[in-house]
Amino acid sequence: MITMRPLIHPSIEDVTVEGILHALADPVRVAIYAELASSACANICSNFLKVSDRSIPKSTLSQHFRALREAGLVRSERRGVEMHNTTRCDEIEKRFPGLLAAIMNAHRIQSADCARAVKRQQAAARKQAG
Amino acid sequence: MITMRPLIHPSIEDVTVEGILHALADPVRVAIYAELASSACANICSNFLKVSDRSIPKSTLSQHFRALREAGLVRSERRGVEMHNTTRCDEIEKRFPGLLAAIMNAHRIQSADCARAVKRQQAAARKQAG
DNA sequence: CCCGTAGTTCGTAACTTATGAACTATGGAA
DNA sequence: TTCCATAGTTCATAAGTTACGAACTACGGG
Repeated sequence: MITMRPLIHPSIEDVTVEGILHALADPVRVAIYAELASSACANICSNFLKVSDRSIPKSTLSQHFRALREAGLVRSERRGVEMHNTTRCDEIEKRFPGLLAAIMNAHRIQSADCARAVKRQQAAARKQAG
Repeated sequence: MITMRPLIHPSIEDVTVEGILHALADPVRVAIYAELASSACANICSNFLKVSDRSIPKSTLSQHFRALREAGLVRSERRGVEMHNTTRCDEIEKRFPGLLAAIMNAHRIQSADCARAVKRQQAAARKQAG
């Protein structure tokens, strides 16, 4: 019987910029991180089996959470059968002031741009059709 | 005879946060980017055959420049036999305000921390030896 | 004690990255 | 011109990373 290895949470001094950037360079992971950061409450993994209309296999999801955890971005805690995840944004803000805010802000800008582009496309399609 | 493909520079609207984070998640690439950003003048690739005391094979270096270019972070221009590289930080600053500044700042903080750690280690080693 | 739910691990297939060898491109000297 | 040197690129492949299904662990509740 193979026992499960304990969850790894780097101490804040061991958190690296490269690690953070790499973790947040993945669209699924930023989406998860953004959701965790925006909802004040802790959030369980299985809430993310669907992310931006795409369904994620749970083994993949588990790896994504591991990546976020080991980059130092989230803290995961077992509570019964579930895992409660919270961001470590306060700690990271102390170590790298403004970093996460700038990244999340850039993401909001990009999503807004993208939404606009989709609307434009839809309008063009309607015009062509009608 | 296989002709060389032209250099690809995405237009600023096509630059993505993921792309930027991915490009800057690599230690060699941030080091290059930081150097390009700090020196006001354009800089040729072969200046970076050594990066933070590590020597980089030139094929690898070429790929790193391609990654920076295609992420929209730098603009490369052939001048005779050399390639002149400049950052596109003004454009990116307009699209994603504060993003690059925060990332580069975080990097400076991390490097400073690292330098301190090395000094501490050296001091400890001297103490043990003497 | 067994079952169901929530996550993890493992094996493997698919993708990415690093690098040496061979190439292109350009400028200058003979 | 032709040849050479220098600066980068491309290509093949080896090494590393990521995705995901199947089988597992862990916990809580009948």
